[in-house]
Amino acid sequence: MPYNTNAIPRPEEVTGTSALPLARVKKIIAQDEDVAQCSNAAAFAISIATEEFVRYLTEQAFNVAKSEAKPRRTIAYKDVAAAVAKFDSLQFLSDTVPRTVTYKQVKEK
Amino acid sequence: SRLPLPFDMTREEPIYVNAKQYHAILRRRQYRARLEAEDKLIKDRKPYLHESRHHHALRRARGSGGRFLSKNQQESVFNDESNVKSTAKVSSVSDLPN
Amino acid sequence: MEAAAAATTKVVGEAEELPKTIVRRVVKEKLSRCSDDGDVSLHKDALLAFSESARIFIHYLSATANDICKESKRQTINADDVLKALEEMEFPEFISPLRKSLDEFRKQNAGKKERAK
DNA sequence: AAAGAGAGCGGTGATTGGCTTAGAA
DNA sequence: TTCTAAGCCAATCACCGCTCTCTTT
Repeated sequence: MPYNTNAIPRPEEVTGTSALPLARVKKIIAQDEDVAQCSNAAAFAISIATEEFVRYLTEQAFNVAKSEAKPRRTIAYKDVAAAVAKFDSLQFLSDTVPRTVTYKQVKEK
Repeated sequence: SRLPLPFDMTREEPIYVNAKQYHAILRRRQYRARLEAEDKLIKDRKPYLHESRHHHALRRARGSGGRFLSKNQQESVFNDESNVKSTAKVSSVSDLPN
Repeated sequence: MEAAAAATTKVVGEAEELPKTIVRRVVKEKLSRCSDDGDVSLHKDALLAFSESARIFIHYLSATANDICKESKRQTINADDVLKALEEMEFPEFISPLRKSLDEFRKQNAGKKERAK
């Protein structure tokens, strides 16, 4: 092994395991009373899809920060909010990550 | 913009499911997901779904690490423990009504 | 004054969230792949937004998959329900990589079952 | 006649909790 | 560092998918 291909920025590995804790994901799924049962494969699929979704949202937030007048190297809340506002497929987050946040909301967390 | 989605079957006419209806369903689902996020749809969750399975889990033989034990493993433990303590651990007849 | 009150255990259920360390790891990993030099940092509030968004996404995806499942008159959500849900939710680009992960997941599970014979 | 509803059945994997310790905080 | 909670194990049984009967069109 002449070169270290195992550098920290891991490429895209298909390990068959989820970065997110499967038990927690299953718990969140089970919060929905309408869900009777969920197969392990389905729970794993949701876990992987969520992982993928976080990467997608990250990339869009990064693009916002980068394409700013003065490109920033720190991702801020407003970048995520802007990304959410930009795409129709992210509309389901419009209440979760609103562009305008009241002072009170910021304070009480 | 696509997809046949058999939902409102009250129509007897040719079911050309349009994007409007399609997205209405999506909006409905988003709304529900959002409600859950706000913990408004989440009532008191049962700790378990089926009484019988809960009972089954409590009755099952476990190893010292709390893991479930298979039938063959149970017998091994029985033989091993039999001269140390008579009815110590891995018994299946010990408790619980119902 | 302790046994009588055991009738109703009303723990309202603490808003179940994902571990921040894990979400941060996934986000920062992606960021380092986006940026060509140096590392991009992540504001605390942004991390919170990512974490909450992930939680909502799980609810959204599982609720949609559950509807698809129920339409087929079944009680148990399966992997196909999830794949179809992603299609309907307009995230078709997740489907192909997810199929690969599922194959690996099933492969490992099949191996586990035989080892436990 | 075909199409649909529904009961019956064999095969099967989701459900399930106590303990350890990985790893989140 | 402290200490929470994820993962591990496999027997039962509710569920899936299928066939077969019976009703509706």
